[in-house]
Amino acid sequence: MKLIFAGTPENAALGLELAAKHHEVVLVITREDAELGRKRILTPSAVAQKAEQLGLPVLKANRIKAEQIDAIKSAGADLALVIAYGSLIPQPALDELRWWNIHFSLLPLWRGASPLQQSIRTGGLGAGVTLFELDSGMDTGAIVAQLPIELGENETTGEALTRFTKAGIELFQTASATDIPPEPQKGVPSMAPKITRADARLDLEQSAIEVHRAVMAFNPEPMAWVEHKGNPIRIISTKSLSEKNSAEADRRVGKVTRVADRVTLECGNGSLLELAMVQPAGKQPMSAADWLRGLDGEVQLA
RNA sequence: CGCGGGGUGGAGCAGUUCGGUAGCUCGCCGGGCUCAUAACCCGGAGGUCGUAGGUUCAAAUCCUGCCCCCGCAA
Repeated sequence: MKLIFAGTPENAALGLELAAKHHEVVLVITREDAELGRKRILTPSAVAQKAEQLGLPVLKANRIKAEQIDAIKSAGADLALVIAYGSLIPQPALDELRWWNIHFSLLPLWRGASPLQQSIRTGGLGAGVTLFELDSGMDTGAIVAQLPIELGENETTGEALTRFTKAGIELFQTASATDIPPEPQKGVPSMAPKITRADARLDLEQSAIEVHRAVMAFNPEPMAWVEHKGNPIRIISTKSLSEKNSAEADRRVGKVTRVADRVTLECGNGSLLELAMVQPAGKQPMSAADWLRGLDGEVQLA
């Protein structure tokens, strides 16, 4: 069918690529180029780049207004598919044709910008993809299809997002070939607000498993971090351990210890978390063992 | 010119303030000890100190230009 595709980040670009294999994409909508990095280089979104690579027409807009609606109208699409576009589609645009959205949780759980991150943080609650019909609300539309997905024990948001996107497109393929009427969302909704850098600061008082989930959830964006001697240090990956610091008198949250070739971080209640990869401010990512090697004395994170 | 950190054997770092023989913790190679080991002992290889120039008797260190990496912010 003739498809309008709207999306912005990396995984949406993957979605576009997959969708374009089966459908004629008549228009790609994505956010405007944004300044990126220290040098503030104006960079097209991942979706814009993919669209260009595929030779598809691109409409860059941060909001859908009258002008964009004209373009949408003249594209003559049968359906619009949205994956992480970055802003709500207003009612006048919704009136023009059917809009489907791929959302990375089992709605109505985790409505909002960070559904997958929330699923990971909660140990898998609401993990899955939902294909639903957009309405004017925030992820409130009627459900076309839904698929629960298991999360890997050490799976990061970035990794899962790729998997979930593929699953979402498959769901879309199946659903678009059949004609099942959408059903209103049922159950108690919950919100998944956008994650800030402040949110990504780890609370080491939490148990190791909770900290571990946060590390995975915040990877790759905005990346979990703590402080070491007043400077931020990113915690890129960890492994959850079942062991505890048995010496209760010796317990101190945030203490980093090297045991053989394992680097452990003490979290709440003496629970231990193995540090795998870290990245001190100003440095390249490195293994926790390497990081520790260059330091002397006791290492304390906060 | 948004703020800041950094580039030193394969890895992570110290040394730069106050120029004077290249250091630490590991890794690697060889040998030893051990039932064994992530332990210990002995020996060894490996570095144009990002790069170009300048100052100096002498530069990782001081001065200037350039390249590269990264954190914050956006």
